Amino acid sequence: MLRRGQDRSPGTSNRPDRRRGMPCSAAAGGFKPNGPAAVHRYQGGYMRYSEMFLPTAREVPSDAELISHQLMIRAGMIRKLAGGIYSYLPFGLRAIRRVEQIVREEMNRAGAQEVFLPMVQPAELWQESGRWVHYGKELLRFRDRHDREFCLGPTHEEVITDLVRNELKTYRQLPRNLYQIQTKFRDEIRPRFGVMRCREFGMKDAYSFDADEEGAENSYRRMFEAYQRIFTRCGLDFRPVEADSGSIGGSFSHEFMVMADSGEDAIAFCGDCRYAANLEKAEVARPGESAGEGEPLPLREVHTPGAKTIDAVCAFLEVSPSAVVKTLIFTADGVPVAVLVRGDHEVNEAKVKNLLGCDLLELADEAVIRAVTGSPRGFAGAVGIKARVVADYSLRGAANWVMGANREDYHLVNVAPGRDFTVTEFADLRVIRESDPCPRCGQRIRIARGIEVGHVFKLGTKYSKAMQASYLDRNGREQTMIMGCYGIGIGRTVAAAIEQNHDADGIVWPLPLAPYQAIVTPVNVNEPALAEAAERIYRFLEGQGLDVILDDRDERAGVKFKDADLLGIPFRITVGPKRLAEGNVEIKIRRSGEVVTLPVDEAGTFILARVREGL
RNA sequence: CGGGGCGUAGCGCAGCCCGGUAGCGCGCCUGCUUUGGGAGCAGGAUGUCGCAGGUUCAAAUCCUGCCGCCCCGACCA
Repeated sequence: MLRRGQDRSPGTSNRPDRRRGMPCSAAAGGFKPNGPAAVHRYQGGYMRYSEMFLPTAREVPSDAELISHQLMIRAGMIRKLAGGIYSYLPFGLRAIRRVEQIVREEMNRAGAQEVFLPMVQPAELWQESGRWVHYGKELLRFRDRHDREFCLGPTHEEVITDLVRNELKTYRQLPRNLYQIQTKFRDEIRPRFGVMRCREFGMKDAYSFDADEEGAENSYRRMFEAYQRIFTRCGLDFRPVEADSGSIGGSFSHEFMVMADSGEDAIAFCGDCRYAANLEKAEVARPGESAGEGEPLPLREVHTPGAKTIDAVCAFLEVSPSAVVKTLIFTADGVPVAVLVRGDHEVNEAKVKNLLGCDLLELADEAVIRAVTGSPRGFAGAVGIKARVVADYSLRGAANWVMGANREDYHLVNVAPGRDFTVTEFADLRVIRESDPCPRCGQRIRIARGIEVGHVFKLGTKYSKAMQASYLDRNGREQTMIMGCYGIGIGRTVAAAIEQNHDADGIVWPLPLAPYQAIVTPVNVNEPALAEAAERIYRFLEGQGLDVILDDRDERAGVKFKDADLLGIPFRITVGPKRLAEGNVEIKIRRSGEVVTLPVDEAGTFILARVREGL
């Protein structure tokens, strides 16, 4: 029940009454947050620390693994509501808004137009694209009161394609690029790392529609360039890497990776040239060297009791893993296939999948292994196997390999491909390794870890075909639109920025992402002179359009300093008795730790100039 | 879904083996002293011990089931 007398809309409360310990001196300068003097997207709002909802914590909940996750909790940015579902508190939301704003500006600049699509989507659309069946359990499905099926959108290809096919009819209306910043829901099997990998998350997704291949490539390139600008503006150390584009082929998929040891993805890159790809995609240069060289010797079967692993076989026969052939049995859409790589290499399933052109590739179970090899797991080999055999390039031309004998507790030695068994096809099927030669320039490949913050992908006609998004070309003939999709994980970008920008004391925001650019810290609010000087500087900066906090809390200086460091605010203006007696204040730069002493009246302009040059 | 671990005050944890009065640090409240890097002293509040059964005179503790959370493996911004 609403009691009228107490009804109070936000913003009408009597703010000055609620200030404690801060004398209300005349404001220096005008108060025009969004005026022409603004150097930054002013977010406004409560900025007196004593009134803010900014719960910082000295201790971290034990379930936070990543540093960024810990710091986001400690700095009062997020709180967990349920597994993989987080609330953003004001400080965290400000960081999110910074990224969103940069993304918006660059998307708009690249010619994309913002839309806002429903998060709740009808099953029919997904049935049309075929993903109602194929998307799997990550798609959260439910029924409404009329028993109609819906899902929470994990992505919006269906919705956007539906929208576009209804509205765009002719080549004259193409190309178009539409984007939105929306909350997505993916019912992840295992959410983890806080906001880095959660179920509900904010994402910018853009979709381009073109009339022809050339146009689609152009759209792709524009997005690629926009992404470079976005992550550069965010102040991140990132790298675009080639990603596996599945059936579409070509290099029309790039992931934007923020370099971080804590990243979930490994990427291969060349120290010399620009080549960079994720591990799944990274091509392995055709090899020259191989183990097992020399004249083919007679094939021989040896007893290797219990040697079910490469290591065990090597130890038993006293050979190196590179002299052994690893035979893995997969089922490709239900059909068994033997995949051969060297014992010291790893099979790259994505490459196998692309080679075979199958939808589902799985390691075979014990029953299938027995059926095609006639032996239990651990002794598979290609000689006499009842399955198609594909092999990595590294096995070609070389002889005298060690290989499973398809017989329990036995291996073959001196195996020669071609003589002893037939390889259906040689291909690049292994995972690239550190120090492998770069497929482009031949220099050494290095491996590093990264966080995927963005992905650009040429979709082709996958959705437009399934959902009949077509247009009439200039000859009046019906054509299928060519699509691209382009995502950026907003929350993840913030987390990645923290992952890359922190120290023992807390976050060290890159200026463009900082929720506030400056914090004014009077060392003791009970001393009117300090409080007054602080207030003056605070008002000046706010009036100039900066987002700035006045730490007017009646706390000890140490507490305020620790909080300011934890929050990672780029500039701290310390107003203390000793310096103020000389008419000065101190400015501490969070990133460098550098301290500058300046007259009170110059502090504001100093900060302003530094913020200007840093944005 | 398989393997491992954890649920005790807002947060971090002890207590559980060997059943009997629920405890420590931080935070919070009051007072005094302090006031440039998470202050000191004194006093104080806070718990359906994850939930539901069971065993027992008695369960945080032993048993069973369930739920939640975290970590390791197959998916992805």
